[in-house]
Amino acid sequence: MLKLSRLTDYAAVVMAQIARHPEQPHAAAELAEAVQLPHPTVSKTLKMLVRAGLLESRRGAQGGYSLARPASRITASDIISAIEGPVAMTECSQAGGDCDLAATCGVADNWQRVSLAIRTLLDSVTLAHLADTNPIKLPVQLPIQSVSLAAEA
Amino acid sequence: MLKLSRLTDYAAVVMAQIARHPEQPHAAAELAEAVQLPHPTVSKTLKMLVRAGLLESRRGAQGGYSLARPASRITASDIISAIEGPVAMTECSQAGGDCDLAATCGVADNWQRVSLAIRTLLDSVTLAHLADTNPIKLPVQLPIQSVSLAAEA
DNA sequence: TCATACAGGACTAAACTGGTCCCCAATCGA
DNA sequence: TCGATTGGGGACCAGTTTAGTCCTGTATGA
Repeated sequence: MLKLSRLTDYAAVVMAQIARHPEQPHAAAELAEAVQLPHPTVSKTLKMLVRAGLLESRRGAQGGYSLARPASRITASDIISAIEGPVAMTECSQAGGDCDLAATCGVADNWQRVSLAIRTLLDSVTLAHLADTNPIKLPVQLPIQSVSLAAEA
Repeated sequence: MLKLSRLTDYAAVVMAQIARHPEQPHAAAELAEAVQLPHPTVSKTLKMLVRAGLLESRRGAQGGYSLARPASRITASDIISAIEGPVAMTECSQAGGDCDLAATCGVADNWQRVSLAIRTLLDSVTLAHLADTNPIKLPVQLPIQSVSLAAEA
């Protein structure tokens, strides 16, 4: 499936919700209500996003969460790695991967290139894109035109 | 992490191994030995690949597994979906996805586009590429140059 | 000073994954 | 025709991960 975890999915939805009303801070309870998910779970997700530096929090009355920087400068990659750790398809495509089968494997190198291409793609999708309720329409071309599988420069 | 399951990883390694010697059939035991993985696990993986139509098997003495079609016509997508099911980042980016939060979600549509872009990318990587022990070198450009996030034609 | 709201972490239940094992069916060669 | 070889199918188990809950503490602001 190559699937995102459910938490990551929630994170994206919640972030998008905040991005659509970036002025005031949003309480966890309010967000949970808005996206129709259980409060404690949303809360947990929000904490992770804060720790990753994507959100800022303010305690106390009138507190809540707000974006740490403009939605156009938060990428899909950022959100995914905030919840799941670095984007990597295989153990060995992570920095410091420790696959002891590297010798017999023979595909590691090429998987890493594929991984890199996907990461590049996810880097080019911003929260602003995701939050846009008018889905990106046909003639629009995001800057993903040239993801090559060539070795990293 | 956006990680592949370990089984999928094995599948790729095993497929690559077969692709490098496509003439004769390969017994499960032999492949397990070659890639240094437990026999029953490799066997399980091979069965899945047969069921997905990527490998053909012959029983009996001198039997074994061989590619169902040339390595250049088997894609990374094929291998991944053989083991994990269709490539999709979220529940709702699958055909027939049944996310009851679609109404409040607001990002589904855009995730689907991202999913599609990744699928396109994985479609363009073939087993022949993966199996090549000389990693794809710099000036080589696979046909991934224009993955756009635009709606599907 | 009190209600609000986040912080941190312990804990649990359920699901998934990886891996093993066993018995059956097909094929080939002696 | 028999037996060795090799894949097919499925049951089963254990370890890990994931999702979700709950509780206690702490900062903020009216």
